[in-house]
Formats: sequence, structure tokens, C-alpha cells
Amino acid sequence: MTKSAFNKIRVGLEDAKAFVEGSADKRSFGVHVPARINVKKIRARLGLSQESFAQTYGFALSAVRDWEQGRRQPERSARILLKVVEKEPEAVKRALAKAG
Amino acid sequence: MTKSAFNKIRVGLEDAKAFVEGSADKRSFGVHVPARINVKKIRARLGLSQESFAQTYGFALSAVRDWEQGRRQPERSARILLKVVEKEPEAVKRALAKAG
DNA sequence: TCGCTATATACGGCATTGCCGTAGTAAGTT
DNA sequence: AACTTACTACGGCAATGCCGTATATAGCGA
Repeated sequence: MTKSAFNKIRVGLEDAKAFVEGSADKRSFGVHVPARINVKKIRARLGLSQESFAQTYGFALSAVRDWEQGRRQPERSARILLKVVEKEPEAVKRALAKAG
Repeated sequence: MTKSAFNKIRVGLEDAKAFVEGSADKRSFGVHVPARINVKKIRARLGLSQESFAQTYGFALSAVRDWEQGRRQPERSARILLKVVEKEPEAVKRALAKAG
């Protein structure tokens, strides 16, 4: 088995764990931070390359790579941000526009 | 010297480094991810306790603590998200609203 | 077919953060 | 004094962030 395959399985299991914990609702009021995010899909909808996507919304290219390759899971804050990018990409652009 | 003080110095130096690098402009087009963020200030403007702030925007309370205490620097994605929270908090709320 | 370029995959590797928990301090309330 | 709320302080491990580089893969023009 390749290392990459192993990684996918490992991440997959962590995913499952996160999913279960995430859907357990805990005691969170209103907001819900998704346990998993399909970065590739979000990016595809915006029609950007990994590099453009990273530069447009401020991500590190290496992070986008790791996320899409299933090597790492975007962490909490990144997941929230990705959700905002998905729902209201312009808001993120505005927040990052110079002179802020 | 207390450990806390040491930490502040250490983080301060990292700050300086980040600041220099950040202002170096690199080759970034348009967007600019701030090297430093005053989390406490952003939260204060929203008039929320650390706990409410964390729950409202999806952050982990422990992360907010670490950031405000100068123990850790919010990383890139978190900094971007914090900027969005600062500029358009409602957008983040909307993105996190259930059924998304 | 042979490059040339753009895009994405794969992955080594160290510094740093995320996030957990817990204890302690300060101030306001009953 | 005892209780509550909000915050500071910090130990500690797992995991990610982010760096760099090497390797596909595909489209395109010469």
C-alpha cells in the first residue's frame, strides 16, 4: 500500500470521527461548523486554479494543495472561512481589500 | 522573567518578522492578509464575551483565549476570517447558519 | 514528435498552532 | 462569605501550516 493511500484512509477515519462528533450537535447555538469541506468543489464553482484561488482569498497555496489532496484537513477557522468563501466570496474579497 | 513574559517577547519577535514580510508586498495581487490581528479589539467592538464571540462565529474558545493572551498567533486562515468578522460579521453568521 | 507552459499530485520535514483541560485572579451579586 | 461571570495563565500532544521540490498530465504551437 502506498503512503498516499494510507493517508487517505487515515484522514478518512478522522473524517468519520469528526462527522460523528460534528453531528452530535453538542450544545452549539445556531452556528454549525462543518466537520468536512470539499475544497475542490468550492474552488471549481468559482472556476479558479489552485493558485488563483489561494491568491484571491488569501490562502497559502500549500494549504490548498494539502486540503485537496486529502493530506490534511482544514482546521476549524479555515473551514469556517471556506464556508464564507462558498456562500459569499465577495465578502471575503472586500474584507481583504487593501486599506482595511 | 516569567514564562508569560518570555512568550510575549517571543511572539513579539515573530510578529515583527511577520510584519516585515507582510509589508514586503511580495507579489500578491490585490488581497492582503494582515500579519497581525487584534482579536480583542474586534471582539470588543462586537460587545461579546470570549465565549459568545467564539460560539457566534464558530471559533474554538481555547483558540480565542490563546490569541488574546498573546500565547499564539492566529494563523493565516484564521486571520482572514477574523478580518471578515471585523468587516462583515453578518456574512459569517449567514455562512454558518444551519442548512448550508 | 518534441518541447513549453500551466495545473495538479505527491510528499519530506520542522516550527507552530489547535484544542483539550485545569487552576488561579478579579469583579460584581446576593 | 459564597456564588457567578469573565478572563488570564499554562502544560501538553496531535495535527496542521507552510516551506520546498520532484513528478504526472494535458493542451498547444513549432
